[in-house]
Amino acid sequence: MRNECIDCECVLRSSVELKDCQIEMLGGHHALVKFRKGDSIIKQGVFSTNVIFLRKGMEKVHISGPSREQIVRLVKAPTYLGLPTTFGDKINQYSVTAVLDSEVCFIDLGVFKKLLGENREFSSYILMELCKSELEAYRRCASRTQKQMRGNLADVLLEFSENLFETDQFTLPLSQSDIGNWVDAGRESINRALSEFIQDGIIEMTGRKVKITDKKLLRTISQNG
Amino acid sequence: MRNECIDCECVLRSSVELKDCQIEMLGGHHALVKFRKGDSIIKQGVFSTNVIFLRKGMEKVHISGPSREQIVRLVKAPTYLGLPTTFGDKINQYSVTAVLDSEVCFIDLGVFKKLLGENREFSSYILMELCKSELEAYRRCASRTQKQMRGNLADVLLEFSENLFETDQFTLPLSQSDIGNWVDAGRESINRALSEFIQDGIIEMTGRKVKITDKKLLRTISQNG
DNA sequence: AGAAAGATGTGACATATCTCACAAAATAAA
DNA sequence: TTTATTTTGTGAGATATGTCACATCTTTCT
Repeated sequence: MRNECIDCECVLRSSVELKDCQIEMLGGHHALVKFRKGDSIIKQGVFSTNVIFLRKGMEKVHISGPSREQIVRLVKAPTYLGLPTTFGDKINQYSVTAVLDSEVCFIDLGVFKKLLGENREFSSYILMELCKSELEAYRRCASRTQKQMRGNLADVLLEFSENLFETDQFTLPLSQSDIGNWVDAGRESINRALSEFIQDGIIEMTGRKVKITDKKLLRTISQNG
Repeated sequence: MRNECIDCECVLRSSVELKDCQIEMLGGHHALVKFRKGDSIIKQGVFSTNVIFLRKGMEKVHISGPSREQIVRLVKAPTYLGLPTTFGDKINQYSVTAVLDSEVCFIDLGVFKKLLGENREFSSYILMELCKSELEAYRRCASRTQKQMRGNLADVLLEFSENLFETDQFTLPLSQSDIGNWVDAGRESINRALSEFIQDGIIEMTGRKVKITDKKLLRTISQNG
């Protein structure tokens, strides 16, 4: 099998120096897999001994709540997925589903841990990522509950345009139901709010294609709540 | 200065083997400080180059949200505090305030990082802690939004009795306002719900002293929402 | 002790969202 | 192409909580 890790633009290469022998090791213990939009990549409750590196695509992270499934996060490549599973009981603690066609690399957990132990730079990178996630979760919690729906929806649109797609024009990778789920609102409320945004000239929409036309106002809505 | 680390029941000793020279190093670069209930231990936005190990006590972790301060977590000793600050820009990313009298150990960040690099067992312990926090944050988010107030309040009471104090009788370390803030509810709602719980024979209260008398029912309320 | 600040009870009312109910579109499957 | 299935668009009514307004109580500070 050819060692794809050598060409991989993964975080390992870009921000962390790996020794050749370490790349070699990865090469021998991974599996590159493609997923289509809508496919489940990680399923909560299932036993797993892999870490997953997302090479291409975008995924929603969701966790089963008391009464329904809850989207807690949207991530885009490149990033690692399922780390919290790694260090616990090897049971996936949440689910990850592709919202865009994706390419993913399954890495053997043992190899991953070995790498962590050998490469200090790498382990501190992972540590940092985990810290960021935790903070992000806290911030999101505070926002979602203190703002009302329009503010949260504005946040989502800004998130898409600034972090996820990095353009003012993009195609929503989530249904209105999913967006509602993500921001703790009903589908209908999201729908109505989107209509308002269009009428107020903040965005234009054709199907799921969105164009942000008044980002300033969108920011205001995001802030005041 | 006497090396208190040698007697410290801290996580370093209990779950991770440290070499004598490493304990020595800690001893030379730390400061033990006592805080009284209500004192601020970590203040969001302030520059800091310390990791904090909580030896005794209980703290609330709060973060400034769009419109007000939001409690995101309650922690008890022994644990580390302020890790997310550690690996970022050295600015505290949230605040920590004592809700009970506490004893805390300020550890020099450099020393802490050195330890992380040298002791694989220790760094994997920290990694694990971070993973747990992240998951906990996700779960909490899902719960808080999907359950209604009574369910969340029940959760808080169970959290106190099962994780934080580990008894069915305890004294609430938070005001009703704080509890409300924590579970995303108004102070008044919490007050009314507590009265209901008392009337339904689920708990008894004298001032802030709580005694859980029907834990089974409390669990039911926690679950159904 | 006395004053000031904060914490707790409780009522009445406003309101942002949820929920239910259907119809029209758009996608996916056959 | 036709048939299912999933999304989206809108209305009307129900409701869980928030908000405001006071009246105790407590605790803290001077």
